[in-house]
Amino acid sequence: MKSTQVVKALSALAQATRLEVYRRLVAAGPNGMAAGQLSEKLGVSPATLSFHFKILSHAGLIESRQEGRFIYYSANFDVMNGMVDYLTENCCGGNAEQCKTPRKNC
Amino acid sequence: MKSTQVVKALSALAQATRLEVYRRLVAAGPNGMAAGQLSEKLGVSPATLSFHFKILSHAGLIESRQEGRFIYYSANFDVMNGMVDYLTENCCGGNAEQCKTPRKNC
DNA sequence: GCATTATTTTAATACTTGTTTAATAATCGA
DNA sequence: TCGATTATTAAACAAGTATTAAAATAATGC
Repeated sequence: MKSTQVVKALSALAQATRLEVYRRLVAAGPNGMAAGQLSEKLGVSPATLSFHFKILSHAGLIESRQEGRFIYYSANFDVMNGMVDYLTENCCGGNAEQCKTPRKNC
Repeated sequence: MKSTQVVKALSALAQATRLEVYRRLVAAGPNGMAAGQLSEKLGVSPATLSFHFKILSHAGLIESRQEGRFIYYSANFDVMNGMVDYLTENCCGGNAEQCKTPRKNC
């Protein structure tokens, strides 16, 4: 995974509303949730939420599909997993297993 | 871990220079690196780097210690681990183990 | 104490981001 | 096809962010 994509994914999640959106979609599972449903749950206006959906989509963190009038959004784990791998890569010069524990033991 | 702290940590890492700084410190291990050493390696001015160090420190992602005239910075894994846990919490309604694989299987 | 080295702080500036309101697009059911 | 529903887009604006250069602080060694 490229640095620029990691930054994009991190930026996408580095905002209270979007972090909450992402977590709700993670919890919702593969079927995801309709945009309006989430808008109501979070008390965020549809326009604002749409803006945030776009950023999360663009970062590859979520996907969407149309179903009648509704648009369902769902979490895509690939980018998140890649992001975490990127962050812990080359930990302590390459001993990745030690990174799981606090820094002191690294 | 609180949402606000997670957002802070994500924002801190969501910037090309800081992401690179963090990764270098992760790779450097517990001893870390002196500020000036990193400044030179990355070709980033000391003042700019100091600004970024402050943000990473404030997010709890790095620590510093003085050694003579030098200030050494090192990665602290606790916040990063907490951040990852927070992101994957309640995955697919609570089956955390399935979240390790791509969303399709979740 | 004074010059040197290492780093941080301050102030200024250009750039990016999040929200709101209003307008547009697509779908459905009577 | 009309009207209602669901969602996105566009424009405008306030707030936050990254960088630079210059000045300030902190620690060392002569």
